[in-house]
Amino acid sequence: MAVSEGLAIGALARRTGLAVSAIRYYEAQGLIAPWRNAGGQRRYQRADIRRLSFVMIAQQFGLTLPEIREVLSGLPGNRTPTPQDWKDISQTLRARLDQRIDTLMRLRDNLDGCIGCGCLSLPKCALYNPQDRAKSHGSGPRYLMGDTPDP
Amino acid sequence: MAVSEGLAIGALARRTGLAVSAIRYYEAQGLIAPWRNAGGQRRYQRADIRRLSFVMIAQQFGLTLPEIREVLSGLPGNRTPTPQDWKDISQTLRARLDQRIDTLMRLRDNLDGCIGCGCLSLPKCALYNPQDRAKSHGSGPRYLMGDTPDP
DNA sequence: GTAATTTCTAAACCTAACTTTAGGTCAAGG
DNA sequence: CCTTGACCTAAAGTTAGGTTTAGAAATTAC
Repeated sequence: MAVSEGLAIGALARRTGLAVSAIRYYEAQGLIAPWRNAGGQRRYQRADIRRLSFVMIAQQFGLTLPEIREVLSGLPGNRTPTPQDWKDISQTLRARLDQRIDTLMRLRDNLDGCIGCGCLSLPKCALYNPQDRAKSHGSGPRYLMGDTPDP
Repeated sequence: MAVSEGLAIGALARRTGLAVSAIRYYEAQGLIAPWRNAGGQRRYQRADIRRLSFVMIAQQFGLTLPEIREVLSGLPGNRTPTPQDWKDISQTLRARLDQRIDTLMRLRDNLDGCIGCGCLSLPKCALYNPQDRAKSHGSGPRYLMGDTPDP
């Protein structure tokens, strides 16, 4: 019943809704860094609940784990992040989200006219601008609309 | 040089920008159904260019291949689809897209307040409504926010 | 008619983000 | 003390959406 010995991984899992295996995986990916107790078990700060929550939100926005690690590196390492710290790094998400929404809205505006007309035979169609593709799939096709090596 | 012997797979690949291997893969997934010539090679209709283009657009909207197959099943099987046919099934995409945009905009509107405040400790936070998650990753976590088996 | 392309199939490989499994250790309760 | 449940590591398996490879057969080009 000591007051400050940290959370065990199972407790953190219950608090965040993540699987224990996912939390260990995130550690392997450098997203979270627990310490170990005398017996070698992982122990977490309560601030790590918020950290993992942030990871989950960022994932909803389509960030990859390496990208999230990058964003999280903006947090102060020497102290527990304050609400303002979180607010600051959330600006990065905000910008990405805005861009994604813009892209989707542009796609939507083009959809009706484009599907029905002759331009669907590529590549002049406005839907086929590879520059601002939604990039919603982490993995996927290597050759897609303009990515072909073009010999 | 016959006029109506159909497109070879390489020609279709050049027309659509897809890799030959991707087209074969789509066939395996039931998205396209070529016939075979005397030598056993795949031959495609010119309407299949449009079909594959539709597949590519739908993917940008975040549909999985099974979902796209489902949508395509709304096309007439007995004749070449008309522009109106395409327009009709594009309504399905349109609806999905609208929903996705709504979700993202709601997320955006909640982001600033939510990251900074105390609600990030789940699960009452508005960002954690599993019902209308963006679902932007085809593969990924099986256990995420509300999906836990809850024994 | 022969050489160079294409195409064929089947199976293996790839990435991201995890989960599952196997075999063992730690911690807490009675 | 002993059992039960939580935790440990390492390695293998999973899914989506393809690509790559290998060896053979068909087409096209000259």
